[in-house]
Amino acid sequence: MASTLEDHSDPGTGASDAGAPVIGEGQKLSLSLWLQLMKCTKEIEAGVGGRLRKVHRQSLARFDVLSQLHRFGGDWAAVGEISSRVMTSSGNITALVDRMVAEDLIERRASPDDRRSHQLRMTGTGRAVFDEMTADHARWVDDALDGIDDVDKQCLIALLIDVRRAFEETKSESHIAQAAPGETR
Amino acid sequence: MASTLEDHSDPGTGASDAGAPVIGEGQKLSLSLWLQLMKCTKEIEAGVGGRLRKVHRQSLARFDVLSQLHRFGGDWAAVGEISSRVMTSSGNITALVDRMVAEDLIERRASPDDRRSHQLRMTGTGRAVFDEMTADHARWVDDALDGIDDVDKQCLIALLIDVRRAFEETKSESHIAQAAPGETR
DNA sequence: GATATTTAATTAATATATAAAATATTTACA
DNA sequence: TGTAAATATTTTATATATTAATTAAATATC
Repeated sequence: MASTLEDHSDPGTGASDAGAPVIGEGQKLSLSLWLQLMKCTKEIEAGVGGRLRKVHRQSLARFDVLSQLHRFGGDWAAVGEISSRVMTSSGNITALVDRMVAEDLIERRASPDDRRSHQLRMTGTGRAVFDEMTADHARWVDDALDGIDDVDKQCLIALLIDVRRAFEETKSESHIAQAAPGETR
Repeated sequence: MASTLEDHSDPGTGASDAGAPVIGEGQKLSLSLWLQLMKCTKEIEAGVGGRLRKVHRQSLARFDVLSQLHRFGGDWAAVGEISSRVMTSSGNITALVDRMVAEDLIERRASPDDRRSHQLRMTGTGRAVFDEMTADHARWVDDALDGIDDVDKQCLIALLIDVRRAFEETKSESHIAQAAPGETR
């Protein structure tokens, strides 16, 4: 999926826009940036994700889970540890894990320490599939960004990290303020 | 959902990584950029999308459809016209439209010109909901990007447009070459 | 030590995404 | 004209996402 929303600063035909929503000048720049961020990510995601599905019969979500498990070497990792890192809801991870277990990509066991907790680990098959996916994924992403030179890439990385930090600060502020800005209308 | 994948350049613990997948130096920068792009988009998307769901009981996908219909003023627009712009598969748009019609946000009719084609239009209710969502959406996005100054925003926009253009060129090249690079292993 | 709260994960209900196949209609062309 | 190809959408099957409710176990508190 690649969502586009729309650049509301342009009322389109100009006709029948008497009651068009009013957007402040200062918000337009932010909206344009958000629009480009979405389009860029979704387009590449569709390309890389589509290839991953076609060539390896796996989704980006599964690759993500395997990537996180990879960081634990051969050790068991708690389900919550993984689900928080891939930032998918805990309610979602269960079915995803079920399917991956059914395909023998990962295995699940009850935690020996905490009986509420379950743990995950890659199987040999999962490791093999992951290695193949990793190589293709890296090549495809590099291909996708082929025309961009290294300085621009580094510039983008730095700016995107700034954006994330700014967003995190906004979130924690609105959390302190209790009434999140926007709901107060 | 905010996917993270993983920065494969860091083998984690360093233990049991004998058979770790090999990734070229040149690919690391691209992967890092892709990682930041994903994280940034998904985190903001989760924030803004979550609020949209909570406050307006609507998804970003629905807002996207309404945004595209908005561009047509009060006129009817072909389903294909909308589905291509929101870049969701045609198979997906049907159910989405069904639900939106059921909630009286949009209406659907057979095209008078082409009997294969159906057309969509916002209802009065849809327009009202859209206007409310638009105002909140613009404010939330602007809040999310609050700490970034305008020059950086403009820089980011320009770079992201470059990335998309580069990606489009890659796609058309590999299309000409028929055998997409990566499948040949 | 009994009870309340928190935490971890699953289950349930539903929305949204994909790909592939089916249907209907229009267009192209021999 | 008749038939093949292309187009627009829907249908079907399945995967992945969200939230809310449930279950079970650990932790905190009195």
